Amino acid sequence: MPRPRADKSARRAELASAAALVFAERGVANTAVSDIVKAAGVAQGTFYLYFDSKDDVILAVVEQIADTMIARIEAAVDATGPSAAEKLRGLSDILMSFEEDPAIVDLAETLHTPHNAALHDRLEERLSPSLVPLVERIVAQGIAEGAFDVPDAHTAAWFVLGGLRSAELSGTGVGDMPAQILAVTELALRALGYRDETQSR
Amino acid sequence: MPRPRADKSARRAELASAAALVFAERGVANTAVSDIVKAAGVAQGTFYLYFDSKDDVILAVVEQIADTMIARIEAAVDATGPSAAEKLRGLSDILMSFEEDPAIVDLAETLHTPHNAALHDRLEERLSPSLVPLVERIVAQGIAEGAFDVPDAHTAAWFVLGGLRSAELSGTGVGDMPAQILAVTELALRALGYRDETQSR
Amino acid sequence: MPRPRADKSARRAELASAAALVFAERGVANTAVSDIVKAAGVAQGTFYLYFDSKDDVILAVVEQIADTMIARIEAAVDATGPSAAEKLRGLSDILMSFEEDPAIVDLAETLHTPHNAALHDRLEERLSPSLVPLVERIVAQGIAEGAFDVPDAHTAAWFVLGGLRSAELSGTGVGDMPAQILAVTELALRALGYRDETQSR
Amino acid sequence: MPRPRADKSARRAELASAAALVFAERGVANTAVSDIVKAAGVAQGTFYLYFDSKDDVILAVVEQIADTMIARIEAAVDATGPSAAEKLRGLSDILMSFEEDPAIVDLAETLHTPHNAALHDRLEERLSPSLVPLVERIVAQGIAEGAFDVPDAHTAAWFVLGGLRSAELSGTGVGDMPAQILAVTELALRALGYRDETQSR
DNA sequence: GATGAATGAGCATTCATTCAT
DNA sequence: AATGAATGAATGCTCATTCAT
Repeated sequence: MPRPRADKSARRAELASAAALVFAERGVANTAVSDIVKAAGVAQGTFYLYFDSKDDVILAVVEQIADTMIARIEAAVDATGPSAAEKLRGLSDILMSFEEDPAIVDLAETLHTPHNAALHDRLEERLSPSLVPLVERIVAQGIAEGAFDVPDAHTAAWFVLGGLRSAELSGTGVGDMPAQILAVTELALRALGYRDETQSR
Repeated sequence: MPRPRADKSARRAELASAAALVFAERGVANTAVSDIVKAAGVAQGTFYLYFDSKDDVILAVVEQIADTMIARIEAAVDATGPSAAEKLRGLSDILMSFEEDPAIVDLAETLHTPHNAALHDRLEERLSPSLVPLVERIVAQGIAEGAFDVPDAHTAAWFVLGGLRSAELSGTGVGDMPAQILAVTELALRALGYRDETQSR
Repeated sequence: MPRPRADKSARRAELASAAALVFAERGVANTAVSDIVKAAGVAQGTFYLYFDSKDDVILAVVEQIADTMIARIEAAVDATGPSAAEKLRGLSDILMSFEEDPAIVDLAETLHTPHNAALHDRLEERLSPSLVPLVERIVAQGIAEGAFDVPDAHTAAWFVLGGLRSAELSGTGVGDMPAQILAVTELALRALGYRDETQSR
Repeated sequence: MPRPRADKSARRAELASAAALVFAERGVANTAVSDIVKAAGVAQGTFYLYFDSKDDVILAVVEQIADTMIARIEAAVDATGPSAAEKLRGLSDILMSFEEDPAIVDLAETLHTPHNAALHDRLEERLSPSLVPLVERIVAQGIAEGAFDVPDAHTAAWFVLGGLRSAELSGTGVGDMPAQILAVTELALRALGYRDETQSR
């Protein structure tokens, strides 16, 4: 009853996706490898053909999500045309709304439940090193444009990112998210010493 | 060899402290109840006299730490005399340096290792709801003093807190912490629309 | 449903005995820890209260058997009265007949089946270091009595022991054991240069 | 990448040799079929084209070694010219020194480590039935020559063989092997009632 | 013949929890 | 209150074997 399948990395991705789903439902710690293989419809042994261990699949799931997020943000940051301020606004949009990509939403929704803390934390760890340089680039652009004014772009990037991200948790409900985002982004711009040319005159 | 002890809650606290130590050393997930009782010098069964489950002790540890932190910060915030800006500076000092309380330092040091992510996350969850109102109070005071200027104190509190906390992780090494703190605090003040009366004139 | 039991080492011995029985039946490699605990009537976890691992219980079983054998042989060798030749004859008796101790017989019978090779080998390893000195003592006594004549007692002990033991396997059936033993012992005595005072005259 | 090869039995031998090497390194029990095929450079399925099971290859390895040993000894025993005593001396030489055939030496070296006990034991089992008749032939020749004197050649053969073999393990180090061999062989000759015609007169 | 992906039963070990003493 | 022996379900992982290609 073996069913040979597609190329190795595609299969690995399939399994990781199945794992992501189960992780979202039951939490990482409460998910047994047997749960994952059941969800993926493969035998227990097959799992170990593609992952060295349970930890390995956790990492793979995190990478899968992080890569998607980073790719999207990178595209926004690297766009030519928008000003630094506009890009920052775009960034916070992306950061706080993953509601479009159905592949991630399942996880994102449950990422904040207590029992998924581990996954959430690993995601942050993976994300930050990639995100900070992106924000730094925005800050640098802003400085070049004369719109931002900070002594140290690196520290500023950390601060702004942290602030933006903490807004994830601040909203009381879900409905007032957009307003929240706007407010937070304006705070971030202020921290960066933003001086809107059109308004300040 | 039963060793009759002090009142129930004192014993509970003792056990929680022992647990905190072991958690710091081995990580929460890798710590068995048997490790905790060994460290505490009591029998396995005794543990369940004071805690309903392993999860229960995790919560207790988190509470213990959080309570200590909050108490200290509360004292700083409630002081009369210092201006809002000064209090904010004091807050970031406290937030980033736990090096004085030896009871916490062990944990704090290892809280950022990957395998303690769970504990760290729970601590954040517990801390934020308590911390945000405190920061809000500072912001409110600042507004009253005419030094701060933000439309929504609550959102501002979240943002500032998030930014401050993300600085925990930003520093390259350990030595440049003080400078880091200063820089970040100034960014926070800027986000709050800080206008230093003495300097701005 | 816990049933507290006798002192620790007694319990350990009980479990080892149960293990010995199952090992004899199914072979060491084909015996799962679950088989042992089933035979012993305890829970799986209980096993690990008394043994560190499956290997640990194998060793314990071997030790249990070896200790019994060695004790019996030691008693025979240390007896005062019998001549060296008589002791050697007694030794081969003991070596080849364990049919009296019902605790061992079960194992001894099946120790030579192919799938118990591992256990048999470990037993030999454990036995030889203890047995050789005993035989050496007999040889030394014989030399002192003027009945034996060998250049090196140590080598002679090894040789005689090896020869005696290989007779375990030589017999065609079981019935002719006694004759076999006699014949082999006489060969051993010859190898030791035995000179029977009464007969040689 | 199919690699068409020579006739079936040659391929089988190749695989068995590869297995022998891995067995020597990791021990039989710790060797997976996957280890063998990796070492042989073939696919997992190919293994089952030449062996029915893992046990089958173990047997094949043992046979391969045993056959080599027996062939060599047989040649020595069947030689015409040497006396029985000389042949016995030759036998013990061969038994204790496999250092010339590099194909076997790897295994022989590690055959005595605890985790290769299983293989060692199976080898003995396979060897003894073939070896005993050979030794019996030597003994018979010796009796015919009037040099040996034993009532039962069969039993004597077992005894001598057992004694010789136990010397494998007796030597303290490695350097004194030759002397060891000599001493043991003389003991064997004595057991056989050897009467050197040239010396005894 | 050869391949190697897939299988899934099997296993050693851990550990939170209970409860008779 | 305190003990710690006993529990047994749960889990991550291995590996001999099969079979579609």
